[in-house]
Amino acid sequence: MKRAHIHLRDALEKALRELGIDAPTVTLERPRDPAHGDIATNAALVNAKPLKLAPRVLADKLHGSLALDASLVSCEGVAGPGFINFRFANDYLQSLVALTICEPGTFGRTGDLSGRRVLIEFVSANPTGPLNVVSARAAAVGDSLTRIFRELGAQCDAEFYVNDAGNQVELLGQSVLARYLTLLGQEKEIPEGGYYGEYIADFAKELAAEHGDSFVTAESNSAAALLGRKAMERHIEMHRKSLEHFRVSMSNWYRESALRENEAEWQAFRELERRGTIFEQDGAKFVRTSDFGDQQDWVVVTSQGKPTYFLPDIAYHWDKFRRGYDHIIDILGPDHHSYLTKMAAAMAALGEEPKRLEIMLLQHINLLRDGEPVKMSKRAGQIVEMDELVDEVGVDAARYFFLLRRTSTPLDFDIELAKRQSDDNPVFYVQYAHARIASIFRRGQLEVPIMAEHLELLTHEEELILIRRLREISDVMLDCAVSRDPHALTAWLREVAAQFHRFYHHCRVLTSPAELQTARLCLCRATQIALQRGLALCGVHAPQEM
RNA sequence: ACCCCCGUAGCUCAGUGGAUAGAGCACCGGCCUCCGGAGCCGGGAGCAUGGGUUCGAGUCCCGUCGGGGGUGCCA
Repeated sequence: MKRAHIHLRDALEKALRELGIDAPTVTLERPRDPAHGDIATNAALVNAKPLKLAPRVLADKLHGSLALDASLVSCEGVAGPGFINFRFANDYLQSLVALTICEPGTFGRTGDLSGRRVLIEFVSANPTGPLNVVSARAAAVGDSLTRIFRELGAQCDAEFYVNDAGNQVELLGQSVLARYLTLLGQEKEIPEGGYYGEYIADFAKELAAEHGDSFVTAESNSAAALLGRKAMERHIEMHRKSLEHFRVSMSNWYRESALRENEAEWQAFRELERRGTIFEQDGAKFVRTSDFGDQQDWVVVTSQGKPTYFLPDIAYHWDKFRRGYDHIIDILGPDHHSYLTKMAAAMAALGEEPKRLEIMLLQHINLLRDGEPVKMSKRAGQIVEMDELVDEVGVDAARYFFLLRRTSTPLDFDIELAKRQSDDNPVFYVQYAHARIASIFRRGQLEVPIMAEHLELLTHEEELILIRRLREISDVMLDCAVSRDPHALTAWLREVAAQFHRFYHHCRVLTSPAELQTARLCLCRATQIALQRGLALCGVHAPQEM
């Protein structure tokens, strides 16, 4: 898909070598202004100094000595301080349409990240209640990133870390037990730090209906432990269903309880101890993270001899390192901001390369209704559930909206806008373009083209601009992968849709002469494939009609 | 006090160290004998601030001001 770039880079390197540069580095960039062509290079500016030439002079020399294949790119000349500009040949652009419709599966594929192993952990909500809208944003971003990495050829796993061990199981159990006993006429308080959500009471009602008073007679602590595990499994199942409905599929559900069964947290502790990074103070065991770049040291074992949450987390991340991933990405909420230096320091203390761990802080979301802040929850305003939002606006709009902003920016999510069936709704604007193409085929009672014919007739400016847009998907995907942020994809989709509408307005399809009609139908088909691909990476459907 | 994120058009936001900083919304004006007007065409203004790095800074570094978030022997 990128042969014009490869050809051009080879030609520039060859020309520079002939001028006496031993190891030329050539960077190709896309000019901001389309009038400057499709590709620009600053090769003359960068290499002018060692050759003791003025940049413009070197640019002219290069310009004169380049051997370019005119069916791919041509040189537009030297501009500005010494940029050399190039333009794609129409032949090349037309060949991209042919490739797209003949082999749709290859569209946008470059294999840029093939062989790379990536792990993305996201959502990882505590199984003590339903998923909220913050998890929903994480789910949308994490899943789209996973899809993008895979599309680029990386082997990418999506992982949910289930905190199904430790203190909270017990607290959850006691909360359920309290609700349950209250239902059966015994006064019982929810413990300090327990869970008050209505879903706890719902669960208690089900227990009472199903099992009567059989948990009343049991010894209180063991009943709480049992109910805690039951409630937790129920929440994990709810999370799984919510995510599945949201079109998110995890490669692994990694359970903390499994980790603890192997005593992995103690293995990690002994390794830290062996490396001399553990010290004791006031009866508690600290890891000396301050030796590895953190601001402070952290407790890993309390004076009661129990591990803090940090120790199993260390063990978990250590396990990720030992599973051999090149990039270990955590998507966390903004409140986990101390986690990066902390965990990176812990990994360094274990002798791992901390740079392999990347922690992305996903900013929070503000729900709005026609511009006014809302609390959506039916449950006393405590939490805003993911399922409520998705039920109201639909999976397509929810997923797309979550990708509209950079992850480092808080997101205003306007529920009414997401539901609106009009062109100011960005997801509708893009889906409409796809449906409109489908309707052209329906209206003309035409088969969707699978063969490229008469593409040399695609010479209208709007046609060529559209093809240029489609071509950009490879660059956009790589940009998303490198920045660990899929938001550029939605911008690209909007551009493709907008350019398709311009093409549609200026270039008649069905009423054109037969050969031109065939060519334009091919372009419509290529656009349709591009929109499908881009929307699929967002986890959004491409409808045939709306 | 310290740490992190963010200050770009009226609003919401894009902008891999490159050329005249871009979109969407909102606002105003055009376009339906025409494949879906859920569309198209046209119209304005802006990099918080002071230094530094260099051929070149919205972008990188330091400071200041302003907004947000974080800093448990909780998870």
